Amino acid sequence: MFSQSEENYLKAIFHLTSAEKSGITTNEIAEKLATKPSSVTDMIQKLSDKKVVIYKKYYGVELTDSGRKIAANIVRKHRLWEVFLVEKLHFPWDEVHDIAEQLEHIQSLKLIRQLDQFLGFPTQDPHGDPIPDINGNLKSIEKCLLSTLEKNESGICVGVDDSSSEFLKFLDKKGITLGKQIIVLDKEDFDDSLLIEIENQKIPISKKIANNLYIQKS
Amino acid sequence: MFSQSEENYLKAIFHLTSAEKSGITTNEIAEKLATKPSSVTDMIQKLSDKKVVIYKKYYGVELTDSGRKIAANIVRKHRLWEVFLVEKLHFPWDEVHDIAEQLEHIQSLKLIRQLDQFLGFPTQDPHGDPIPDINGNLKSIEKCLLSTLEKNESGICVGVDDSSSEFLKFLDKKGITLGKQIIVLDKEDFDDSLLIEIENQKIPISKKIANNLYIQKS
DNA sequence: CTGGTTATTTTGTTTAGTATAAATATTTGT
DNA sequence: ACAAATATTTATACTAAACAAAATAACCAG
Repeated sequence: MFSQSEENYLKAIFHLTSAEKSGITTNEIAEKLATKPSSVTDMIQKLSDKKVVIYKKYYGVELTDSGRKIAANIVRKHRLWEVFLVEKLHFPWDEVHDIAEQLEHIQSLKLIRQLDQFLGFPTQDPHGDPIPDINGNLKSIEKCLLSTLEKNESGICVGVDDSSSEFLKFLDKKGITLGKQIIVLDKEDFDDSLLIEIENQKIPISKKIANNLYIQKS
Repeated sequence: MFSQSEENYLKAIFHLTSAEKSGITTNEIAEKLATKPSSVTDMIQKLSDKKVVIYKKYYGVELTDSGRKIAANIVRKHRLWEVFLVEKLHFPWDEVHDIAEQLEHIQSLKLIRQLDQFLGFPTQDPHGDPIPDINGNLKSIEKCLLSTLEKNESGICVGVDDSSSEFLKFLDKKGITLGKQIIVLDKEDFDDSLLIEIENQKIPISKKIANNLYIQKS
């Protein structure tokens, strides 16, 4: 069994791990969890004792198979609860993160199995992030940042990178929601800003926004 | 804000408080929470500092208005989650307690408001216990133990006293569920056992069982 | 390859939360 | 009023988590 804090460290390492990178550094974790490097080393050693991470001093840390499975399961719980909150309890998508952050630590295999079924076995959370399956496998869809599209390219809005409340509220205000078709009408070389069309509305998009919105090209 | 442990103490005092009794003793709490009296005194003093209980040394403790409200809210959360687990996730009624014990500590007013609405504002949990309203008020229905019924009296099964898994499984096996009509066909003076009829089935009931099943007379 | 810089780990403390045994004090029942 | 039951105090212990400062290792520029 793992404490909430241990679970949070596992989750942080999981999120910092991408296809290419394997050794996650102490400082990266410290920054992600808003804590100090010395605290991270402490916890990493504890997790290493518990065989959920492989730790090479000064070189970084990575999840073991069992650690990855545990971490993926926490992410799975988080995202399933987010779906529940949005689809069943009608929460706006910018309010669900903090509550899911608590709910993800509830211990009960059966609970998540039943919840998954109740929700109709969703594959993505309300922000477009993939939900790991029961074995911790995660299949992500083909997607790219809006900022990488060229003039006259188009696609479907499938996810967000930054899921801060401010950014999500901004998207709501502009009528940009997942699943909608987007066309890049124009791209400004000077500041990389875009003019897009969505549901017959023309909307100017700054570089910063375009860097946080995922598109599946079509 | 209260720690889970503090919340559990508040809940224990709430449950031990009945209409008549006001001073809950240290030992009662210690037994309920499976801890030692000295630990209870410690915590009681902490809760007293936080103004959620009134504590008179050697005389016992009782909830303040604000303490009662907090405790009732935890019970409210617990019971709403139980309803969710049984009605939406199809858990059997004997499996929900432990999970609700975790879920009751999730902090979010809006979550419970939305959950309540989603469930259709239920007034009772799956064991027939009343769900406190949003202000912490609890209206219990008129009910009595099956063991207090006389021969030829009848009523509707409305709740259980003991909600251990074993007892609930026993009721399932006998087909005794909340809402069903029960008639006392015979009462044995010798051992206080009963013969009841439920849905045209005659079932013998021991004193112990009859002491744990609530009936609303009709 | 060397010295300085940066990143990381170690060490020693700190804090919060919870719990306990043993000693002491209070209340209760007779 | 006294013994028995109950409750509190005191002094301690343990766990989990975090951090600052000091020590150490790795990296990099010249």
